[in-house]
Amino acid sequence: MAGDGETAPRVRPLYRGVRETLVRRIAEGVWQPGQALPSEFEIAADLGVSQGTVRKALDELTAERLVVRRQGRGTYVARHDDERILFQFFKLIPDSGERRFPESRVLAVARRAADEAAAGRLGVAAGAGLVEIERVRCVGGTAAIVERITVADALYPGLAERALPNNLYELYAAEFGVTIAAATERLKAVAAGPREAEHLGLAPGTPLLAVDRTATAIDGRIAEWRVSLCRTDGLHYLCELP
Amino acid sequence: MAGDGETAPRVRPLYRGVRETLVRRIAEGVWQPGQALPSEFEIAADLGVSQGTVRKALDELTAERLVVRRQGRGTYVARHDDERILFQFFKLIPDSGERRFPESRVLAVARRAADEAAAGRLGVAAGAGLVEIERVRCVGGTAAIVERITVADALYPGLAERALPNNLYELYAAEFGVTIAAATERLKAVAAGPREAEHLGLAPGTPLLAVDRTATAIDGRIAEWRVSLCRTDGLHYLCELP
DNA sequence: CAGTGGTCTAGACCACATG
DNA sequence: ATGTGGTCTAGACCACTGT
Repeated sequence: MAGDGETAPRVRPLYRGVRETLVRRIAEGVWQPGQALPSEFEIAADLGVSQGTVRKALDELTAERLVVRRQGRGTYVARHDDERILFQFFKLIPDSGERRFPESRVLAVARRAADEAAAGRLGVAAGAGLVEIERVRCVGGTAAIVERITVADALYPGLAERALPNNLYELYAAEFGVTIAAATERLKAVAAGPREAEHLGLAPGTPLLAVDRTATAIDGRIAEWRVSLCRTDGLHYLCELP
Repeated sequence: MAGDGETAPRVRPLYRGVRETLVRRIAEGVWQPGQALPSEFEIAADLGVSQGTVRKALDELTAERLVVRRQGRGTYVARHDDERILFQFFKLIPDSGERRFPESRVLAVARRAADEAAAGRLGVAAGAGLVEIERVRCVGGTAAIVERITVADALYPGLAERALPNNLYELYAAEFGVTIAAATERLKAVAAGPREAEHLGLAPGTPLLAVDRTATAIDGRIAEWRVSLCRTDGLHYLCELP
């Protein structure tokens, strides 16, 4: 059943619509991170399509790391646990040895109004309220990263007054319903200024890797702007070109 | 803790075998880059599986960019034309403006025996014959990259005596049957030495982005080792985290 | 028009996890 | 035993491309 012929003109495949519906429900929190979605057949019956069409939509969501499927168990909304962050968003790896989740020490949290640069990066109006977080991160016991994180106040009300955990993306998802889905990083090599040099215990002028990231939530909004200055002695940034 | 790596499935899906067969035939040159594969039904009949199974295998090859499918036309072996190289393998982008394919000027071509470092990177025995290419690349008219390319002599017989085009991967594929399928890049920030500084017209000590790439052919062999030193004023390295 | 890939459906069976 | 996702098949129709 599920007549496919005489309905309205279909420019978009059916499974794309199913995918959008599922994404919307996840974004709205109908199914929370870590919870199971209904089975393929239940979703299919609910939406009036066949199970194969639901599977195709779920295959896409799996590829986008939005859900995790386990044979015999079910389909679960992906969580921003440390391991996922480590593999999807943290690309700075020790030259030899395992990836490790970096420790963080917050230097400062401040609220300010968006200037042109920040407004452009975050997709907000100039003058909008921002929160800026500065912190130092350690990999394997040595200070390796100095970073500044900038977010729109409106997305995370009260963030500036909170205690900030190591894994911010988990906080965004759990407390503010903002699920980071993807990011774009732009890298440059720069010379350490006196401030970075002091925090990292390096001579000023030492080459650092500057990573400029904008992160996007599953609803498409820009959810964070982050600039990280990283030492790369004993560490490197890993990028796979598939 | 530490979710252990999942072992290989006990039974290999049929479409995986179809995929391997197709990859093997492409690697052997049964179908040349740019040429069309047989239709899904022909492949299915040939291999004794259903068309849906062939489709699943071809979907994977499409995702890996090994083939290109065009509705109504057919399925084609992907070519290493400039555009594909530009988007898949060249990540250094002008800060504002279009991606452009860089011009190359070869500085030197030399043959030497593999030391420990090169042997480890290329997966050959120490002492094996190598070819080393050094060149300068220009993006938008200004010298931006100094790079050294190292390959095993055995894979590309006579390479050192050839004229070297801008797009080496196309040469590898067309003349030596080596199709680059993927690469891993490791990035560090380093200070320009006197040699790089001169070629790029910069002061020694200027921070440069060091990109250390190993490229893998579709048969899994390591096909190239390349170290590129890049200026990042007006340029940046773009990395999407999906 | 015929041939191609793209979508959608329906049903069967398998592998895995849980009770 | 039951329910889940994973694989495989078979067939139908649609959309696009070329002749």
